[in-house]
Amino acid sequence: MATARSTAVKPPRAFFAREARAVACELLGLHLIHCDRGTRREARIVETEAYLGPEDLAAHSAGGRRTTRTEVMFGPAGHAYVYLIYGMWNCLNVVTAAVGVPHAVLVRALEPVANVARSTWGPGLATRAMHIDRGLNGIDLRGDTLWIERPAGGARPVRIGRSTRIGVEYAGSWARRPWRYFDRDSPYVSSVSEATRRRAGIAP
DNA sequence: ATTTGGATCGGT
DNA sequence: CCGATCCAAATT
Repeated sequence: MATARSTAVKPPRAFFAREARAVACELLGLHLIHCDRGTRREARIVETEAYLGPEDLAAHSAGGRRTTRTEVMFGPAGHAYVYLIYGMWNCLNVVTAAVGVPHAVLVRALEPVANVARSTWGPGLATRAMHIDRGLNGIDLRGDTLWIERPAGGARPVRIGRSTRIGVEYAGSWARRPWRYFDRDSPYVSSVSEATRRRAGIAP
């Protein structure tokens, strides 16, 4: 009998039920798949950011703010938190940590694998390319509509780069935490303007 | 009931 | 830097 090639596997719930920075690092290189009315869209995660409410003032759950929008962040890990930003962009997060601990990981950039029309340059375009919107808020990422898996054959090793998070200057000292993680070798990592880069203190 | 401003993006 | 575009949250 031929040796079985390793097949794709969905990480167990315990993978997600950890502190957000650990999950943010280890999501790099895993694949995101969306079965959208018969079309299977697949992309590799190459950039993430960790949000650690309630302490983290950059998180929507800062101060334990529990609202209609943030409710899913307080729920079980491995579910999707999708919200609309600036009236036109959807952002996808992976809920992490224990129930009641509102951590999440923002998926900031993806590398197309299958049925993804174009390169993606940031969290808003990533969801657009994957046809992900608020209708998927709260969905289980271990289900069969939108999920995360370790690709067949295993994810190749990732050289992880890190920087401060983008667009959270309002968060004071929390904005300086280096909780943005990316694949140093991927050309799909979101480009950041010089001005933003300087504001966020990101090395060129 | 009304106001505010945002975990973005692309064009100037 | 600026405008697009709209909703949830905060404020009155």
